[in-house]
Amino acid sequence: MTQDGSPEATGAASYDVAAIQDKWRPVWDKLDLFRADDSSPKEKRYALTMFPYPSGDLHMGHAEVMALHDVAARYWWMKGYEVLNPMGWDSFGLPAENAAIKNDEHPATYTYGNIETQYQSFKRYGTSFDWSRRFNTSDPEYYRWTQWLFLKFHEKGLAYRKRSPVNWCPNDQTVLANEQVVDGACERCGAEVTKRELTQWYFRTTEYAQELLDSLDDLAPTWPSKVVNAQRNWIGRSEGAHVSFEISGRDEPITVFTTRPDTIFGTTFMVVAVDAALAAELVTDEQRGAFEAYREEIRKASDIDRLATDRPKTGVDLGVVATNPVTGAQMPVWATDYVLADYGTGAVMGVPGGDQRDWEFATAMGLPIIRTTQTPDGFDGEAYAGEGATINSPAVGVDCALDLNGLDVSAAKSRAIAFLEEIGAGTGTVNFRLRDWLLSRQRYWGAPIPIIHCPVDGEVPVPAEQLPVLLPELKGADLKPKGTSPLGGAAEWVAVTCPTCGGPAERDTDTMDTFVDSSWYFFRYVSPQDTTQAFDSELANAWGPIDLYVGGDEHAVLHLLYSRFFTKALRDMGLITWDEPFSAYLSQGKVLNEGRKMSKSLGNGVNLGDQLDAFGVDAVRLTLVFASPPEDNIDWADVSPSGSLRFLQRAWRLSGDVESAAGASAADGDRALRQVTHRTIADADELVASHRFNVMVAKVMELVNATRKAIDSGCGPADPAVREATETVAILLSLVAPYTAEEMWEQLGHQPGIARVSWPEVDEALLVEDSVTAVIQIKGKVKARLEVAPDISEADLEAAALAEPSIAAQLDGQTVRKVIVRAPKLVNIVV
RNA sequence: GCCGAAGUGGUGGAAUUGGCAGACACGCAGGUUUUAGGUACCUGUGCCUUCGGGCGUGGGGGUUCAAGUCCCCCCUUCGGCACCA
Repeated sequence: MTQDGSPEATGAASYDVAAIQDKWRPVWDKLDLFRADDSSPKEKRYALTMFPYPSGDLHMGHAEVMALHDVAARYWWMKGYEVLNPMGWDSFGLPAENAAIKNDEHPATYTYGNIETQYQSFKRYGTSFDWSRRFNTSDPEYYRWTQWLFLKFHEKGLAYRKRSPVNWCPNDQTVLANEQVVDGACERCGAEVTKRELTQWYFRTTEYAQELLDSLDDLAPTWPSKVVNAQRNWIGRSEGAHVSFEISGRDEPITVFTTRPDTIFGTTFMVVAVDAALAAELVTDEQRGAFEAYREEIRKASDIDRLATDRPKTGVDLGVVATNPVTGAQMPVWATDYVLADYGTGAVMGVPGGDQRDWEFATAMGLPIIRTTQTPDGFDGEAYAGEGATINSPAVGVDCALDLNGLDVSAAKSRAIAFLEEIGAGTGTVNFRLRDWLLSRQRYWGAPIPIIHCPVDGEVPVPAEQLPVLLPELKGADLKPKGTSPLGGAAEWVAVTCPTCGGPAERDTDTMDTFVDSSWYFFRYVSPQDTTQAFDSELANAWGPIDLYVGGDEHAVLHLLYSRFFTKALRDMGLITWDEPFSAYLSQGKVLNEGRKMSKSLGNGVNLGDQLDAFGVDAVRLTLVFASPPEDNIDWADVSPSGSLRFLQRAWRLSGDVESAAGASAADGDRALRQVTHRTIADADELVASHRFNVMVAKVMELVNATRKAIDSGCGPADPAVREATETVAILLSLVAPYTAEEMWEQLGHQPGIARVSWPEVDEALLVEDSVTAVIQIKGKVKARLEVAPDISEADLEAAALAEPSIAAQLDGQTVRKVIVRAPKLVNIVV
């Protein structure tokens, strides 16, 4: 880029980006600057950024997250912490498998090839990872422990198998967890998800629903509100009651869940989800034909259709009669598709006066409507679900042991629950939207579920000493999705002897969701080579929890929720002492191009390698860090890597201009420049600590500008303050632009390894300004400025302000009513 | 519908406890160099102006000596959830 010699105009040696990168990369490798020492007496910090999936090379998104994360990690080293900043690969998953089918090879070929490519790119990118701790989740030494953890969960009853309707992706030919279905479509490939009734493995995430929700309050100050909010919505806690209704011709009552037990007097019918087993069980013989026809019709409708909220309400009378436990009123029981089989109990009490859906259903079916909450003046039509006095509970003239009339909604709720509990017809309860995590997958490239199915002994865990259960060697066409796991095709692999009875048995042929792999990888980094355990608990407690986790918020309710669940479960198994995995979470925005997500189909992709070739690593990193606050999106069309490069060259030029000797004391140097330098150090410290990296860069730019001015038209290049300022620039810049900083550091006469020098000390005396600009306002408008001593008294400042000629002139003929003085910065004169 | 976040120049964005709005950049304009060129350097750049000044942080009100910042109402955009009872 400088072969035509542009910087020669300045008379300095050239700033050759490529040469600088080539020069320092091998030096850094040799110096091994970022190896975390378990036994260091220093305070420990654990910095983590989401490990990549090895599909192709690193892209702009990776570049951004790594640049941001690296600022924080390098800062901690400089601040004197012992830092664990590991990296590895989330290397099980579908893209490798699909590539293997296409190219008739083993998924490992694609996976490990891409890992090597990405590793080389990481090295080029100059990130401060401790590569000695590197591992891949598809390594048998890793998935051995994924399997071991599964068995621990199984032992504790947190992993179980059940038959249930599940989400099925017809394209990927596997089941999906609830979290992997977005708007009725597969989160990975976008295909419309259908339902299947299958027996699958689940993790009991609901066991921790309340705690997962509660600890969000502790995370709220250090996590983005966006993510906290998304998790709260996902867990979806609602308070209410279970209420039991006796059913004609049936011994067992039906229990419904409601958040409005106060509206029990308004119940005029009951509805059961048409696809729930309960509906088929209840229906009378006379109604069975109509019911089955209706159920068939609903089954044909896709989930996407069912999601539409403006569908007309439909249903079939099941022919049985339910009895209101409070009033004794008899009511019909209907089957409908507007009630969800897998939420609550799959049955609902129909209160058309208080619930809009019930209102629509009652209107469509000609069922009676009773209001139980006083509606506001002017309210008409529709159900009313707002606040108001309870009415018709019971109706005028009716005698009932429970009387809610006149109570407000919340008082009526507690009263109703207390009464239901008293008569044994209900209990106050909490219901969650969160479902258990379906972890089985019918695909090859994942960790096999370490269970053996024995006709005699049932589900038998693979004994720990037989782990890992290695994947059978399959490739190409053997991996083609066929609706059941490809592992089932490896007959020799499937057939085993039962560990308990020694008889013939079969291996479980499903693999685990790859989110299982990534739910515990941050534990493994503390002892990645340990062959005796998943991780060393003592080291995990020493390093963890993670002090800062940087990643994208596409994982707001996937990886982040699963990892939180794992952490709590492992804590309860006594393997760690912490409650939450990520003390602070920084969610980085996306890199867009021209307002849109980069994608092949839009043809607007920006290739990271091309950008690095054109502008160099430092300029690309600087651009990404400076463009916006970390959590905001960056539009590559709005930013200027060439501007970043220009700035880096300006900064670099300073180190060539410095004329004082290395080690020269700055004490007698130019005071004005020293003040800027020390102010910058103090500001940068605070800004990095609070993740305002873009502003930190701006402050360094200001210091560069001030230093340039000092050299050209101020104290001159020989003043030691110029050296101090330039060394400060190099150190602060090393957080973002390590190559340029290292080059400057060498030019300044220091040994390589700027990344490990200490954060500069701030001389507090230099933070005190020599003079302050006081603003003089009349009625809140700025009218004049005055240079004053920082310790000026209020009286002196007021006198000086009133004596200021331009102020005196404007006050002429006006009555001064009040003077507000905030020494030394402000005087406001009210006239 | 419910929950949450955010609206500041032509653009990205600063302004942490109410106290100089627009730092730092990008872009643009003009200029510099024994002048091709720029990814070099310098200067200017919120809007209006009768050159006194006036206006200005999505809109409208309010509190205050003083509001981008606090309070109320509204609008818009983005994110999460959504026939969740």
